[in-house]
Amino acid sequence: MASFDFKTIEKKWQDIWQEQALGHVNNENNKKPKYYALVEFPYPSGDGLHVGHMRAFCGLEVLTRMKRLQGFDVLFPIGWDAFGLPTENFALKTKQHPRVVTDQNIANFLRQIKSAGFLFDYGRQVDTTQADYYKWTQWIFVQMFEKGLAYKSNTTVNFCESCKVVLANEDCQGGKCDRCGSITVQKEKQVWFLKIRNYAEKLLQGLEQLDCNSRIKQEQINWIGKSEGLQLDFSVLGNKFAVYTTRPDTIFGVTFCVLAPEHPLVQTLKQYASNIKEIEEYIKQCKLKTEFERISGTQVKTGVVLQGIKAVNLITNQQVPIVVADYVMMSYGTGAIMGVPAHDKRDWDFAKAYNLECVQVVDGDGVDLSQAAFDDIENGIIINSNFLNGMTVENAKKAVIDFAVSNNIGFAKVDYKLKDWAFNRQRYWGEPIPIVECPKCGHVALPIQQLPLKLPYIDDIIPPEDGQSPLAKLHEWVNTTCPKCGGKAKRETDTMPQWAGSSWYFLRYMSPNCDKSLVDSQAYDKWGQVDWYNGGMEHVTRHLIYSRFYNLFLHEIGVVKYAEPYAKRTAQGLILGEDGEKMSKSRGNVVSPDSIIAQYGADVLRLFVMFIGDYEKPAPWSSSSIVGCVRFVSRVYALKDKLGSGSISINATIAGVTQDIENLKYNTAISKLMTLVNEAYQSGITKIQYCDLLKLLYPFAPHITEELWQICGCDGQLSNTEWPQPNHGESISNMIDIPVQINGKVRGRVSVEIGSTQTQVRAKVMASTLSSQLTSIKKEIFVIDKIINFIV
RNA sequence: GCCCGAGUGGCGAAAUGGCAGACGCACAGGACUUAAAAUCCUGAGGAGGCAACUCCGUGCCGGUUCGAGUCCGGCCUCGGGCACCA
Repeated sequence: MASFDFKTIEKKWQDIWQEQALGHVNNENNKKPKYYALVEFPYPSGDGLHVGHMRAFCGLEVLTRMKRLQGFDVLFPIGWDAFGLPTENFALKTKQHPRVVTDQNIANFLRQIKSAGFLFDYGRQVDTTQADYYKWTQWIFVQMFEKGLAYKSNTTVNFCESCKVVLANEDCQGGKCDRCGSITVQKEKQVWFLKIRNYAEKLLQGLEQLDCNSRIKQEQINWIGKSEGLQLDFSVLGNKFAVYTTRPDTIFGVTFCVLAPEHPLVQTLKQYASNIKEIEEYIKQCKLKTEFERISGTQVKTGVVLQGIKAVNLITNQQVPIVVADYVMMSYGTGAIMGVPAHDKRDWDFAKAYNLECVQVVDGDGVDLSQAAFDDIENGIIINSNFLNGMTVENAKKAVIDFAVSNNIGFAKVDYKLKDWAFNRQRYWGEPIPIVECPKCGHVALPIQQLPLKLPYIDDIIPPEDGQSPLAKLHEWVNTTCPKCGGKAKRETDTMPQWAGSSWYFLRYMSPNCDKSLVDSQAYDKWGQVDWYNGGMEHVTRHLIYSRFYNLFLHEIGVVKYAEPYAKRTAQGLILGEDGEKMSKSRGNVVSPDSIIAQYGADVLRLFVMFIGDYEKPAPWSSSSIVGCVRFVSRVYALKDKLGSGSISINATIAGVTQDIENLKYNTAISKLMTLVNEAYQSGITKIQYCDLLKLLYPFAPHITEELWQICGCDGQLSNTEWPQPNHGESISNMIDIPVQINGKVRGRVSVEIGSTQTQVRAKVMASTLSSQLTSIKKEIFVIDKIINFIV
């Protein structure tokens, strides 16, 4: 299809770049300014890369190709996030060892990435499954353990019965397993947690430093879920229980209290209730429900009143009924709430269903208790509330908190939805947790001399039915000695979640072979923060939060200088299948880069994934539109025989393309180059201009531009030249066409000198044919170099 | 329910409040060719007119402005995130 042999050309330049180690950067050179560009390292699955990966990588590939020509010392690394369930499941299915599968997949990914001509620093590849890498993943865990940030606790956790693993909150959003999609259940288990919650506020504050779009910021803010309110005691039968509320101003509207079915106090209180059987039956029913049913069920509220028992509102001294209802979760707040049906939709639903009283305490415009009782009237005035009457909501909140504090029955509390990170998986293909359990000393971390704790190479990796890790079957490995007392002890047999290795990999790239520490301090001094991190939107509430948490911790213990790991974060849009649906094997709409490269070449693929649409928005693949890029490359190639004199200007293109690449506007950068080429066919192009064109196109289509640079007999190699500056060797036109409007509508245009005054432009207009329409001018609007508008 | 995005030709899409539809696909016409493909050139939002030109047009309804795809208010639709979070 193309007029040249792109296969030979692309192979030739890829070999040259590899031989020259063009993507290689060293830590010693400090003459040039540094630039650290990072793409999310891929999970090397058996399916290979799809064109979506290409788009994800290509954005920063284009940027870094430009940055190198601009004189930056560019770090642009790649690696492999290779532990995890998909590989393990694939290995089980095909009866291979995950190590073998992983190595095959990495080799295949590497082949694909190189065939696209990506200029990564291949000498810095990291692989999270290699012992010299996970040594430091384990080391970080040990540091957290020593600082009390890793703890084992017997709690209710999300569990996927199909994958046989405990899942973090982040891994089962919406009550479904992130890996297999089956509905998760709640199970009692011994689970390791990381206290990421301790960092909730820092994770929130750190977002202010992060340069990213509002969506990326907002999703993290929502996930952290900060709320400010009051934790307040109620009393019942000589006991106290605390509720958490963000609306203390509505305290006089409390008509009942709700305890979660799992609330420990329920076990005590039910003894005193006249309907103990009914309560026990209700709790039993709740346990049968899955988290999924509880959250997304019918939204019909169920519950049971503790008959004969009243709670005392310690602020109002009113007595209110207590109910047990599963619309209150044990896992948030205190597991107990005060019910204010007049000002909370859920309480309203429940009160209506159970005929509970409803008292309005905030007066607002148009409040209709029978219909919109649950509307929050944040700007209303407090009524029916004794000492709060007449206050604004804000003042009443403060007054109630003050009252609670001075009477020692409550305190202002900040709460977060973010939960501690459930950190172990009962599967083989992950980092072993470097902890032994000693009957005398309890949990003991392995000292650094014993790291890495290597993952035993075993053939039987089938997860046992008892919910244990396959490692539990290795008695020789499990039975060990306590590093502290030397007595008999057992190893922890669970492994870490896939997110562990990816939480700090950006640091390892700086000094991938350092065996003294996880990152060499001189290397860190050079590279510091990641300047620009691009990845998927789907990782914003997980990997991004996790890795920021890790970095905050490493900052705290003095390993890294910056609290925040990334200065700037962007997210590419998905490439959808040609049918407009998300690409997936089951839909059969996956496009492989291999076939596109074979048919059109890497340059065309790169151009097309950059041209397909707004980089941050999803775009459907189109097998017909790609020929536009094929033609474009061919036209650039054919132009080499048409060099001579020309009247085009390339200055605007140089400035525009440079700006567009820095602003994620790859599609318009390419369209500007296309426009320039079209003009060159019309008006001719000089060799100097053509060489600038090659430079501007080089980040997108490096192979063919290198070739053309050579064909044209230019000095050296294109990849070693400098990025073009506007105005060099070219006279700039000082004329500009500005539109002439009459009554706000464009009626013509005049050519004027840049910077012409209103008088000068008016004179031009009056000298044109438009003057006949301008007999009675009432008003004139003039914007320099932009427009002149006459109101007649 | 709450929080973000987004709605522009047949399609993918462009437009610091200043020529709407750049660029590309598909389409039509022409050149080249014995012919086709490829390539090159031209055309093209809709309606009307031989034409110069006129009117209408960026999801809907209002508003601000000399001027609105863009800003403001109110809706509708689609996509994404969170979610009995108290």
